[in-house]
Amino acid sequence: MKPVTLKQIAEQLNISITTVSKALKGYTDVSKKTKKKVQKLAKKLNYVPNSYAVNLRTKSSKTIGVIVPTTVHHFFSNVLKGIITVAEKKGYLVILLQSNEDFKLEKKQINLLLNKGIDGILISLSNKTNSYKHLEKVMDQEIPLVLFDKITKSIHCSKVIINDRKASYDAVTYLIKKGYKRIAHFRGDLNPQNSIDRFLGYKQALLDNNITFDQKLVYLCNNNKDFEDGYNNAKKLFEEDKHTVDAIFTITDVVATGVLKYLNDHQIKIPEEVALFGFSNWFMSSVVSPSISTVNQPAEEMGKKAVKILLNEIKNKKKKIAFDYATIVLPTELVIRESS
Amino acid sequence: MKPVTLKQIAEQLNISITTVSKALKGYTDVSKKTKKKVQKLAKKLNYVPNSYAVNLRTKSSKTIGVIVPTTVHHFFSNVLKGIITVAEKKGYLVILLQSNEDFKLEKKQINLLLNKGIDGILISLSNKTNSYKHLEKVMDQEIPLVLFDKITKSIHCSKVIINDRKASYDAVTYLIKKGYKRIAHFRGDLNPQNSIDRFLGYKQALLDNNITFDQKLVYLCNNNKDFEDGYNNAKKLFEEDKHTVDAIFTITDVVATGVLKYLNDHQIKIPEEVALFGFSNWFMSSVVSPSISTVNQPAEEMGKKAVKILLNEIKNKKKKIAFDYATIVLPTELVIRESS
DNA sequence: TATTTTATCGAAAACGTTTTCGATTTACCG
DNA sequence: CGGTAAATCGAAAACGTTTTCGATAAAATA
Repeated sequence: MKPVTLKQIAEQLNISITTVSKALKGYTDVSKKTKKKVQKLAKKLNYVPNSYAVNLRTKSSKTIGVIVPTTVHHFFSNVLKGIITVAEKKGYLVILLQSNEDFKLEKKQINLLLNKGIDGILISLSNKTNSYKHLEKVMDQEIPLVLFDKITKSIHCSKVIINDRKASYDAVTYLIKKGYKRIAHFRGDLNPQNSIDRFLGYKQALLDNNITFDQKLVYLCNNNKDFEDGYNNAKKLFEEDKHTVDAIFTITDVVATGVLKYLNDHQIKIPEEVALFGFSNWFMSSVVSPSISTVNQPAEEMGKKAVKILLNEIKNKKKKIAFDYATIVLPTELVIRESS
Repeated sequence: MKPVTLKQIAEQLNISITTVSKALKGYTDVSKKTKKKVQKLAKKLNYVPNSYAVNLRTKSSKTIGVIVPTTVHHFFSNVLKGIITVAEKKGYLVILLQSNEDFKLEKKQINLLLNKGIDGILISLSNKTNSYKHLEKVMDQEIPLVLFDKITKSIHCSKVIINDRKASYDAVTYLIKKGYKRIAHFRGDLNPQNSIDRFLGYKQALLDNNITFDQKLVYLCNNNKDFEDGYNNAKKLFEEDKHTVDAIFTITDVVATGVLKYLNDHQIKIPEEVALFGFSNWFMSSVVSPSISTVNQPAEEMGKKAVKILLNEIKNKKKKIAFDYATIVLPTELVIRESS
């Protein structure tokens, strides 16, 4: 039982394929009568256009590619949700790939997508990405590209981000105003712009409040296991630093949760002995004891915005309308809870 | 800068398109010399086959569709990870859709995928799915279909599941052996087979141990917000039941975490006053205080297995080899922690 | 009636690939 | 040297659609 084609409809009605095609697509040079006839038969025979043929003819597939470092993460899950929802609503399907924080894999996946003939690409870079040739290739082929969250400034294209530096600055400033003086930072990997920015925001907040920055209070989380990174760094910190620290600001809520686990396990009181501040507003951070202060980062919104921009660029490109690249900065806010 | 085509290579070398195509695909009726020539030029010109044309010609797209109730869930994230990893390794890309536990949307998405011309479909049904015409349609069109986790028995196709009933039975039996006698169950939605099976396992375990089943101890979680369901049901339970219950077995770790929150908030000691048993082995359940006993459910493995079966069916179908539908039951095990 | 306008249709090319099948050439063997 | 076998190539059809452009017929205008 093969799918019905235009040809079969044409033959049954004794008209040309051309007319059938036009009738179904609402061309004006087909009489109302034949239009009706065609539409009726098409419906009866359950005609659906062959996408492969349509793609070939129109040189577009109504499909976009998305690459994220990992799908197993509350933040990216939520971004993804936003992306898929909006894309589907606008008639696009989403091909999903995960780079696993692997730069080589990311490059390969970009090529996969390019070869597949997707209409646009949405990507959040891996932590290990330190060259951008693969993205330039996308731009060279004039495939619309939008970066989100983990971006690079070195590629001229649209981006959707938050102001990590400011958010981080605000969080640390809040801690300082609350009276905390010796604030550690559990930072993210060295490459990603947002990890850098959050670190810089932290540093700036210290400086602006006359607290000398101490590199020894900065711990690195780069094992792709946020929770354990948090736990282990907390352990290291308290063994090395002998409890002089009075607050910890982490790159991520999951890291913060790891810290919390260590503190709870060792009966270190939060926030009396040590305050804790996370980042992302993962729902669990509102639920653990004590609940963790954090920065709300609009994940789903970010996905929605990114895909909207992308689809818009795809549309403009098809219509050959010139357009500028946008950099959207989504608002964040502090969410203060028991841990600070 | 248009992409290079076979035609252009053919013209530059003064040979036919046919020969170029064959040379690149390793046909034996092309001389070594011309093969080399063609491959060299193809590489130089950066030739990549036009997928749209290949799809049309070969009637396959090397793409599979995946529908999950939601992407924002540790279990499905992990299944997805498994699916994408294996699919990519075998040269397939994955189109992802989420039904949002909405039956209507699920039906629409099945049609979307069918019309798009994917080579196969992987689906975990929504909680609201109570008719299977849309799946029959897939089977009628002879598109390989594999159900996983949230399945239905009424469609004759391959499935990848766990033995929910047995896993649940084992968990509850364990609680009973430990001396717990009045065990509540926070069950999942009424439709899904696995929610039913876990409930039945619970019931059976009680009966087999001469504990009379009490419908009043069964609470429903069906608001798509597991954590809150857990919290609220715990609240209801303790207000209605006045602390006669000594253990709670929940459909999900997230629900269990909600219960835990309530118990901790109200200084109800776990497991001294009430034991707690979850399901799924979410990493957080090992990390909260007290850590929660649970059933380990191999999510990533399930994704991998499901896609392997699907790709195999796709291959067999193409080669017109007959095959049987498989129902794979993945092993689970109890993970005993502090909460019981 | 002659001419122009409008409405309606279809032939054909194009998208880029794959594959069948026949043609031609070369090598081989007796 | 005649004949068969093997090696090498390409013409052409096919996949199913979209769209341009010209053709025809009907209606409108003068």
